[in-house]
Amino acid sequence: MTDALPEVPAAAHSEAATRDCVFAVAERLFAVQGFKNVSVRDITGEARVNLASVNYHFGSKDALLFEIFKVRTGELNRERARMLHEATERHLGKPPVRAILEALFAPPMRWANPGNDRRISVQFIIRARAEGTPAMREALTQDVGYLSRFAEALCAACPNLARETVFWRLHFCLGMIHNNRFAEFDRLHALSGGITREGDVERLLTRMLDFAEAGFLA
Amino acid sequence: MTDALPEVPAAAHSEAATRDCVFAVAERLFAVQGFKNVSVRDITGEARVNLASVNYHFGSKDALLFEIFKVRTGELNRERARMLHEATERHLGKPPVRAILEALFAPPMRWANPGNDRRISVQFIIRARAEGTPAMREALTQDVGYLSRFAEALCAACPNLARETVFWRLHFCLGMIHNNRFAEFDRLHALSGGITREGDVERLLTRMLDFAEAGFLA
DNA sequence: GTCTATAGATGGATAGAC
DNA sequence: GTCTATCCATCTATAGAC
Repeated sequence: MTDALPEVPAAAHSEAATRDCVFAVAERLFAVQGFKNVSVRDITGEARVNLASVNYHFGSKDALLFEIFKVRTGELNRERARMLHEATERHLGKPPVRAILEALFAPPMRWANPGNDRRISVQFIIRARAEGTPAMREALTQDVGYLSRFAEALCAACPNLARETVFWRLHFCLGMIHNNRFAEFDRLHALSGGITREGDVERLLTRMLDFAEAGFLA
Repeated sequence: MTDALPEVPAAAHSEAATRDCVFAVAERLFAVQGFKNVSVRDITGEARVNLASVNYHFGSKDALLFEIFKVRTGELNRERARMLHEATERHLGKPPVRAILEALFAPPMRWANPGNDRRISVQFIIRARAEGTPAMREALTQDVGYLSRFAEALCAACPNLARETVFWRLHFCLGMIHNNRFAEFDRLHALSGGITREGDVERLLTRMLDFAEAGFLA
């Protein structure tokens, strides 16, 4: 750890590479198949690493899950906070509803762009909200901090609305985001006869903002 | 079945009662804990029936799940179709957006009323969409029929909107409904400092209709 | 139809050699 | 730090007595 070793003989993976590979494969399998439908054997098998790697690097299957969850939600919430901060500065402390909602919607939608590495991370996070472990649920309930900044900004931007109303409308907006799962896109595609394309995420983001902004100003 | 038997000697449950009890307990446990987190032993234990009851009455655990799913989605979609039909007649074949959305939103929200037997059924259905078995997923994807009637009605009510736009906005509305899980209500409650109350479902329904109608007419 | 006992399969975790 | 072999728990499903 502290001393640099000259050469690693003939290991298939370096230590970090193994850990990262397990992390990436686990995220993808969990996102696509669900937590309880993926076994440690599935992960290590697809990652071409040893069965014991998960427990060695992460402690347990649940701890691996929680680690992925912490990393991804941390990245996402920092990006949202940064956008909200920028919008606040740009609008001299009083960002309008649409700018606030954009800070909430844009990060996950941009991640979902086809070709983006993080496309699968959004699916992971959405699924984590619905079927996460008890530890993840607890973290979600407590991590109300970053959301409350959005709630306060929205209250300030809508002084004519009751606070209660603002919170409910924020809840509706979160529902719009959480419904962006692969399976729901597929169903919408079938329903619409193929005219809905989720590949153009910037266009979809605009659609979401149009809808949500109008709902907020109702 | 055909002849009325005079007396059932000393069985703890009649045949139908056992089946119904398993059905009800399974629905509740699945809705609250998730499908993979509930074992046949959990169900039969809580229902105070034999371990073999599930396989005897339903064939398998997955078949039990699918049966609950079929019954509940059937009931829900019939109620929605009936309301859409009534709205169509009431408005002489051209129901406005709000009446169409009410036919979509009201049934699950009314079911969710505290004290209603079906309160738990809504949670079951929402969870089924996210983590259902392959059979349920396939049924969902194919059961696009009842939704297409809503889509057509909305297209007719919004002749100025592109069909594509109508489908996306319908997708957003469905997201609003699917986000009404116990866990999300709890989180919103924590976020708002306790001022949001999901107990008043008629008020919540009005809030959802206000938001979604404005979004549709944007 | 009910119930007990058990088969048969799977999964998480770990010991111990290398 | 890696890998194999294995332990032990859990689960679904079923056979067979009553």
